Amino acid sequence: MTKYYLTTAIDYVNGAPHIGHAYEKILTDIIARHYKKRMNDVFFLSGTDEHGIKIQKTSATKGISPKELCDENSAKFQECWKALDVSYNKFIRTTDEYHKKAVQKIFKKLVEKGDIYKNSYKGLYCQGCECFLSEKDLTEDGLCPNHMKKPEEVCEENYFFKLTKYKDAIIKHIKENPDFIVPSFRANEVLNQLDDIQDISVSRSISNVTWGIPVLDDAEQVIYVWIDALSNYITALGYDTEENSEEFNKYWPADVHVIGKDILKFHSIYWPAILMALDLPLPKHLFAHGWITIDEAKMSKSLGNVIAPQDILTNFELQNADALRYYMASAAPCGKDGNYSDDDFKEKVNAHLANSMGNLLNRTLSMLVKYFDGEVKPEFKTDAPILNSAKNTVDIVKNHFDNFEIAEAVNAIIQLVDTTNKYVTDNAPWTLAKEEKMTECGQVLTTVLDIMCVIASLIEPFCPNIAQDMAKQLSFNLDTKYDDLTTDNIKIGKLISKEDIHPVFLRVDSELADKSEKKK
RNA sequence: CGCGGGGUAGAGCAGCCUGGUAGCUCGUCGGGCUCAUAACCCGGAGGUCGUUGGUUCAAAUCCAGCCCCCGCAACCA
Repeated sequence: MTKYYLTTAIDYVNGAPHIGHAYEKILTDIIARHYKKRMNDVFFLSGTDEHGIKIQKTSATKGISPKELCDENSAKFQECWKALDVSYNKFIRTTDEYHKKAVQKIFKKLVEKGDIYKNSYKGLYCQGCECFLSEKDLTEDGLCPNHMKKPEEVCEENYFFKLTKYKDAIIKHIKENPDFIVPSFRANEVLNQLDDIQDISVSRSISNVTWGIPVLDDAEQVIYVWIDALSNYITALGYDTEENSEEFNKYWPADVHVIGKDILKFHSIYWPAILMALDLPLPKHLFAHGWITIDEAKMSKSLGNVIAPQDILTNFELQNADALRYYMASAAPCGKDGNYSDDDFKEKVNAHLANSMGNLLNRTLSMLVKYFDGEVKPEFKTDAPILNSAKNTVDIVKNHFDNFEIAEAVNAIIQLVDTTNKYVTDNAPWTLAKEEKMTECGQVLTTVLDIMCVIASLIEPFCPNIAQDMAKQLSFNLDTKYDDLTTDNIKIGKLISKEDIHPVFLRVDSELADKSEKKK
């Protein structure tokens, strides 16, 4: 019995999803679909983070209730993930009743344990921002940089979590588990941040924030984001401080939390500390991905270069998200930033999906029909050396996934495609046919088709629709697990007839690109 | 000395940890092939690997200094 539990970060629903949110969901979905081909039981969690002052403020501006705003925006995220074929098993909202109840119990347990204590917090409060600012945040004149007003010194009673109590244990864990934080170069950053860590405030006074989960037995305080949001990873599985659900026992600890590099600190320091306080095991890996820039510039609301994922699909008139998923997956090496540009998207997707991979299948099937009426004969099966390359590629891809090297994995697949294209040209089955070396010709074609099945299987996590289409034309069962995957996949007999051969991915047309240019 | 990332062919990147003929994708030029989605295959051109110095038989790779770019600290994954 093997299981794999993975999560995305939960997105804050103060706006609509953009390509940065999408990047993370696509990466995680690809990882999930990959492990579904290796494990018996994969559980993939995503969701939305819905409490806090910003939601409260935005909803007030719009004249609707916070819950209405959350419902509206959370729906947008879910619709977007559907359009991108993100196949999560569960979608948690932090406003879900079961989550709120569980969070309250977690909070209470930590209070009883003595890991959460009440203390007064003295700080500089900006009325404009409706939050506390640190000295560092202020301008030289001691003003709030947003509102250019002097913040007032306010004393507030809050609950604090004893983060410092777990500091040494966390440092130890990071040092003893070099693959806990991926990529590893981020581990040093975290260790630096751990140096001057303080206990963290885990509640807010309702005089400042009302949109949050109330602290049990204290009507004056709501639970702040740390315990509310981070706990989603366990509450979604039915975690309860008294009696755990079957799902929780089965899936926890998580195999990986996929997160953005900006929230690594919370996941590598705060979250492990909370788990330690709850006497729960820590997640096996934290995969901190980089950011997607747009035409080399950082995406931001103020720059106005925020791109919605669906806009890319619409602009290029794409039937499904496969091309975008492919592009996103190959956009950046493990953990680094990647860039999106319309030109690059078009270029890469055309070259790899249409010209290399799609065309390879197309040309091979066409020849099989042309020379053999689509029939594979028993004597066409061989043990050509190139079949070993295909088998090796499976191991290479698996290995990359184990290290969360998604772009590297996709490159390995395309490399196999290129090698196979070269194999076709080198062996020139059309020449063999002319020379009436029909068995040899059939052997070359069958070898390629057997490899195409492997390629379809490997590309499926990235491009599920294209892979389905490939598998259909190859009469190959895509559900085959990687451990059961061989290089003898094509069945003997009639495989396909002419009218069933069609391109699995059409080139993104340059005219369409011009169209999208005009839309701007 | 705030923290972090980076400067390698026209563009985008890998290689750096574990020194030893500089590699990939796209583009470009020339050729081949004709099975295929104007696609596929081969070859060429194009780089003093930011800069200065050091260690070494040998440095893109290790060490030190300097220059430049970009993120974070402020909406924002």
